[in-house]
Amino acid sequence: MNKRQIQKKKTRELILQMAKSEFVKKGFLNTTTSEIAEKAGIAHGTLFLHFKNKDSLIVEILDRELEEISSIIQNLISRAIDLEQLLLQYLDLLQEEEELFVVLARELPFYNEELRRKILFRDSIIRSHFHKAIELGIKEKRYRDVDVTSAVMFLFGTINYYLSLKPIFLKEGSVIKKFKPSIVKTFKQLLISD
Amino acid sequence: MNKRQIQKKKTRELILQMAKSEFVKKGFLNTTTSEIAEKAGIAHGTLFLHFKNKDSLIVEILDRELEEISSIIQNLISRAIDLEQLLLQYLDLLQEEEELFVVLARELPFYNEELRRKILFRDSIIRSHFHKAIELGIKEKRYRDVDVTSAVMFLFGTINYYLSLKPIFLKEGSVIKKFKPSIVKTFKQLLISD
DNA sequence: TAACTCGGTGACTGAGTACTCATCGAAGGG
DNA sequence: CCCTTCGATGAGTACTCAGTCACCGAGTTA
Repeated sequence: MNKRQIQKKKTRELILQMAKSEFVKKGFLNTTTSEIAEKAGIAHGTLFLHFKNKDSLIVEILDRELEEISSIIQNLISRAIDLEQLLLQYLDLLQEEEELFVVLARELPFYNEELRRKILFRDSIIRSHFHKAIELGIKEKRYRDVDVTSAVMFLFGTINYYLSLKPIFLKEGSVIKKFKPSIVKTFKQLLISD
Repeated sequence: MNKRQIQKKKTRELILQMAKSEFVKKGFLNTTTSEIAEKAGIAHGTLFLHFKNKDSLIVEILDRELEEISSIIQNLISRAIDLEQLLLQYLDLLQEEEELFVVLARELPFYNEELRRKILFRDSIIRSHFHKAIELGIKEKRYRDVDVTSAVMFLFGTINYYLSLKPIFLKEGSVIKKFKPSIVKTFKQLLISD
């Protein structure tokens, strides 16, 4: 790579980096392309040399993030731990990138078809692992005979709810951290008879 | 009232009516004041003679709606039916005004402090009734010894999730209607041991 | 009937925002 | 060393909105 190519790549990475940090802070919908350019210390127009439009910038950032998180989850699952451990570690993961997931939980319904589909596709993979783990538990008589799909919806719906309304549940800190014990406990109660 | 006053009131009601129908169709955030004016067959500026700004129009509409729904719920509760009946009837109510609740579920995190507080205040009243009903059930040994607050969050979180992502769960029709049986069944399973 | 009141009008303003393009100047190539 | 290439620039464009204001004319009052 010559100087030009190196500089071009550097600028592109800088945009992605600054865009992510702004998106996470203020949401995708409320971040302007000018702000990103300013934070990255480049001209507004430069952003559009590197990305066709604001949407494709969002798509690239989310693709990267979700790809990474997906692979971590795949790892967790392949280590064949039990459902409770899986849930705990999944919640740890959400907690680590909580700001991002808060934005996703809130804004997902407003994204365009393509972006929503991508996000929900990743989501559905994760969901399916929980689904299988619960099914297995039922087969082995460790869990009660619940409607698995519905149980998974309860779990993901509740987590999503806490994330999207985070500021209502606490002034500062992590919602996931705060409610992790009660989420895990209640979900276990749903699956296990006393 | 003379002709002027009558006409003024008529115009105001027309605005409220058209605004509600547009809001329910497209969401509060995505409805413009010009669209409302157009639908109501009045000039754009006229809207601002009747309402200080767009926000106060939203507040008035939601206040009316939530007031009505709250009172219906209060009625249900005062008739001291059991929790399952309460839940079923609550879901019926959501189903009747589903379009409105879909918009609320999606947009709530984006409303200003005042509006969010108002909506959540009404919500918390409803929630508290479920809370009490569950607590009573636990006391009377009809329900398992669950974390009541957490159980209520599971219920409301899940319902909210179905509402906010409605188009993902079905092409047309009512999400609440479709998932009512599984929501009720799974929530009962959480509370009752087999 | 003349003067006044006031609800309604709609062109206009100003703020915001995604995206463009003529131009620049440093890097690369012959 | 000069000409070309191309990443970067930032003023400018086009558009969307909420909200304003000078003016109008039907209704009310004296």
